[in-house]
Amino acid sequence: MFERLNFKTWLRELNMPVKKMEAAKVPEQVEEAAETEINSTAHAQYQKILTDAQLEEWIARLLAADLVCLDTETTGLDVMDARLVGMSFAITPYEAAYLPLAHRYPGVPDQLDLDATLARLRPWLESEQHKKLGQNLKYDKHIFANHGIALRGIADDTLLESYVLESHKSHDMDSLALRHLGVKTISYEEVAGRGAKQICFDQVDLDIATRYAAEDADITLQLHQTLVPQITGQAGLQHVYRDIELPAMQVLFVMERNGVLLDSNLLHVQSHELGVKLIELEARAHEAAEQPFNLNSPKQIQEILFDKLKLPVKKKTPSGAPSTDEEVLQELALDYPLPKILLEYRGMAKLKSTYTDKLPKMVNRATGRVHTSYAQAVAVTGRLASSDPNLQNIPIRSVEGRRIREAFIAPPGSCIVAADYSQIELRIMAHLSGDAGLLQAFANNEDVHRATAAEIFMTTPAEVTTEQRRYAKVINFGLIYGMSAFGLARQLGIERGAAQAYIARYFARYPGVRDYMDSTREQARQQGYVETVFGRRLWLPEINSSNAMKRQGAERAAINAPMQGTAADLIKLAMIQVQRWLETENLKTRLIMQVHDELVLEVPDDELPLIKTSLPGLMCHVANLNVPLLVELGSGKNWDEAH
DNA sequence: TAAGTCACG
DNA sequence: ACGTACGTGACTTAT
Repeated sequence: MFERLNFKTWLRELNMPVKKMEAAKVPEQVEEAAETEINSTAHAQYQKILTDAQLEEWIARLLAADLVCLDTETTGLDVMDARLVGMSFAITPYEAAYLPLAHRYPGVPDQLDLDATLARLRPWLESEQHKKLGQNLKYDKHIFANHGIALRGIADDTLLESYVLESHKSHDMDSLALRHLGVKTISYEEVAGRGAKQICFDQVDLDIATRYAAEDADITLQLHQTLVPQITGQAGLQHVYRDIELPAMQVLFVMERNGVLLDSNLLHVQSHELGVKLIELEARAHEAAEQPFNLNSPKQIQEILFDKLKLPVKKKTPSGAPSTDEEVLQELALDYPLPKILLEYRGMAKLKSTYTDKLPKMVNRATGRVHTSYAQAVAVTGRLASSDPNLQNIPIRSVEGRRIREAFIAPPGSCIVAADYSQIELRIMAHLSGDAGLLQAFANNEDVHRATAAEIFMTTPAEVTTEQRRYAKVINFGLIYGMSAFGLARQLGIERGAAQAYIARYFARYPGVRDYMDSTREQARQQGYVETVFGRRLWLPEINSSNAMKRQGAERAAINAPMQGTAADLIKLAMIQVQRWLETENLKTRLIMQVHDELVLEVPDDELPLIKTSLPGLMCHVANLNVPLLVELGSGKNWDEAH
């Protein structure tokens, strides 16, 4: 019997704040689900494992099963610290069991002993042969690692299945269950509460916990049975799922676990220096404004600049207020003193609050290192996303910001190696478009921006001026982003007509690129998605929208996605091969960070020569494109020196 | 919780 | 006529 839920109740729940996790829900799902009949798992058979006899019976089933869905319940979301509270299993749909191990509340029934039970389950958990399925098993693998168990035999993951099929949609289990099964699952908030009143899962009543946890395993199994045939039927998706995403997950686990060493003292010193300068700048700003105000408040800055001082409004924010962003302040700084002070203040405040103050607080007490979290199913293009802390946006473009990188260090006897793909997206554009001129430039290992400038300005590479090269570089980047003449004009600070002329000249010289852009847009319109070289798909629901702005946005995304996405595929393949190589060669070198086109490693001094000679070749040869790939490698005592 | 801003590729 | 380069995460203020 299926339970029909009140739709408004359910809507309210969707609007509840989702704890920041992989795959937040988007409002879009609301409408989609409105047409779906909403069911629940109220009829399913969920068992609680409390006795040795019940455990032995389940272990026998686990050992006999071809595939087991596994899920853990824990004390928290910090993967390096969270401890196991219980785990659930499912082998057949509508049947699942919850094994509570560490619930603690007054009157809690006797549970099986945590350590003894883990010891009993260890052979199965660590067996490569016994296949496991789950939703985001990278998380569960961390939890088991915290208890000294190496979870092996990960065969499938519904998070990655959903991501490969529909990267643009949400992948949290509640959304997946609703979208694919028409089932309204019990949310974590329903079980543990929300906000300040949220309780730890070990406080949750055993019956409620069983209902929730067993359902997770059951639903994940059902999702897998629905999703995996949709992947298996399509060679490209199958390749991306089996040969890229699943193995990449294992590498990400290792990298998150490795963490990176920080020189916290150096950051503290920098924080102090920044703090002193910020106080000076604040005083100068108040003086220039002839009144005190909060320099961190765009609203107050806006009032000072545009109401009180009557400076000209250069542009508006999306909500219609006068913008005070960097571009505006730069322009105003040419004529007035205060904007320049604000710019300096903003730059330093950003460095202090986001980096020098925050990073030392993120050092894990147990390991002494910083462990980021890599989200594998967030970026629609196939890229990773790093958070808590984000190690993919550590400053590098400004000299002051670069100093932050001096705090990313190697321990004594080791060094930091950074290996980055040179011009990766432009090389992919050359490959995808097959444009003869662009391919030629890369085949000859030319400076591609210089070569482009020579073509556009009809001169020889040797005679290209610095300014011409800068223009060409902006144009090349613009092409990757699906730019318009307006965008290019703004970026270069020139007339729109002039920008249009440059674009025309570019396409005249690189006709293959123009044809590729046209056919990509057309392909997106026809089939609703575009693909990377390796068959990853990006869907573009708004490509045929009647809203011109939405449609054009989708067109730009369609142009960009194959290039950004192929680059993401390539570096994931590189990570997989590098990690495999490190393991087979028994090296102590560790992968510690990925920044989209760059891998960062911690390398013992005695392995440095080998890494320097082998790593670039390994990374270059992960795929055979029509352009050569080039990897630039640097090393040093810290991340800054390694560039 | 949203808006504005800014760090990265 | 309208807004305008792709993809992310985090901090701060203000509602």
